[in-house]
Amino acid sequence: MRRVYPLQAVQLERCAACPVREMALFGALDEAGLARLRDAGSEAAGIADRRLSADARLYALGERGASVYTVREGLVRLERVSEQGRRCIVRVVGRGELIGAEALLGQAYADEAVACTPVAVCRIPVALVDTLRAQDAALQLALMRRWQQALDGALRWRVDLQSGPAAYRVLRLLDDLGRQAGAGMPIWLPRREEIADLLGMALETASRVVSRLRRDGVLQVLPGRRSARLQPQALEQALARALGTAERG
Amino acid sequence: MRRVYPLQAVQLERCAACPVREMALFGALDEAGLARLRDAGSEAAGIADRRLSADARLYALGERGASVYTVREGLVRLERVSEQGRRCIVRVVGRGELIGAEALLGQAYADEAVACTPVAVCRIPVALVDTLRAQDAALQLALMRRWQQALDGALRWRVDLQSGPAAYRVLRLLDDLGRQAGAGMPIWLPRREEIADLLGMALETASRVVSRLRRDGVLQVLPGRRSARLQPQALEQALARALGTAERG
DNA sequence: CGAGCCGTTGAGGGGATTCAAGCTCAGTGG
DNA sequence: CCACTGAGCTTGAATCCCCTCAACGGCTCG
Repeated sequence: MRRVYPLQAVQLERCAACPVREMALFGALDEAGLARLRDAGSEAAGIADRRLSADARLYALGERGASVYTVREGLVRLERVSEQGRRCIVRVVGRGELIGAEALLGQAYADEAVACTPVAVCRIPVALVDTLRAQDAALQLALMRRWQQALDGALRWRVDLQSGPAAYRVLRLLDDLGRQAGAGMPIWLPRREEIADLLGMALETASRVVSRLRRDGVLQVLPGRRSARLQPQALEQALARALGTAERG
Repeated sequence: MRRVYPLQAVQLERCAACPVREMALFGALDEAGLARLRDAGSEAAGIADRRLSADARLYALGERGASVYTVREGLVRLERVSEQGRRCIVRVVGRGELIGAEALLGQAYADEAVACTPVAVCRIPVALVDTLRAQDAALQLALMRRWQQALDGALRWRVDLQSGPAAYRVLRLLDDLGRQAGAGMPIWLPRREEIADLLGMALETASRVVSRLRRDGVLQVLPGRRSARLQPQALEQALARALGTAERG
């Protein structure tokens, strides 16, 4: 029969055994750090698993949250609305990434976080991070690293996915999604409207491009339409072609 | 006759009197913090003013620098090159902003920093920031705030300036530059090629749009071609017009 | 005064958007 | 079990905005 632990000890045990601990925020904590996590007492109980189904919202733009989140499983997209009223998906984050960090500064969330696929996140109270941050330099460093990672990711995304011909951009997106999913694994296939908001193009354009890629064997839509299988070499060829025509200019 | 201070004391005096101290990184330091800045000793001497003329490079992409920079005067642009080989200006930063923060993590600079106008920056050694960071929670917080500011700025830039009709984007850019310069002040007027790289359009398109704005009285190019005067109400009208046509869709 | 950079303007073509039907498919209720 | 329904997807046709190519003009500087 299993021994019954107090709530925070159970959570500590879970954190120590977390499959994404290496990549996640508290991965920076060594044994001593984890001990401090335990000593943080009742606050540690604030760490919670949370599961979302696809299209469910994790937090809303403007919401004054008291938590940050580490993605444990699945993909989460961050959306904003431009001044012209157009929806933009500014990032898609996966396993191990930290979102909602603006809450650490007492700021409202700067964008809308929505699950792309079924998602599991780890909800971490700001107060807990603050406590540990004061004591643990490694956590401090890890936080800075996350922030830089987010900034760099956002800029790379913008530079590579927001310019060039439509076909090229879609291919780059698929390539990214493929890398995120792991070689050979089915990828998350966004709705056409989502692709459009991701890449800054019209819904119909996204549809045309995807249809053509399917005909060319780059892509194979799986039942349910929300996932697909990629043909790596066909994708690479198509990318080279698209880049070739783009480079002419 | 002025008294002669040891080098670091001179710098400390300068920092305490810095006109951008409130906005800049060390603005977070209180008197005790500034005292610690002095105690950091010889390292404090590492803080240095640096002046650049327009188009001079502050640091290069891939360079392993040991400093971060606070912009004291002028505008600095951060450039990257997309996979297709196209140059992209990902941010334009002004007075009080911190750049090159990736150096704090031991990483190479992630982009190219180039002066848009004559520029004055404050060069701060990473070692100094590390030392003070360990002792001063306020500085720590200020750093996090900078990072978040950079992330948010980059995303807002992308969302508002990278989509919509060309005319609309140029107007938004001018509006931004006008705000940065202050009402009534002449703005930095980028070269046409720079506008193109900033907004993701062709050089000729940028030229056409600017020419038309000049004819419409939104913009008045000043001698030297590198600065201009804005007509706020004409700009606002033009923005409303452009947004009106954009909203149809 | 010629060279060269930068900006302007025109003509032509092409890729993307828009508008407008159909179509597919999963889920629902009879 | 199956028609029904509606959301999402596809496709066509027309249009338009922007890109490309190209030539020219103005200004600065050697």
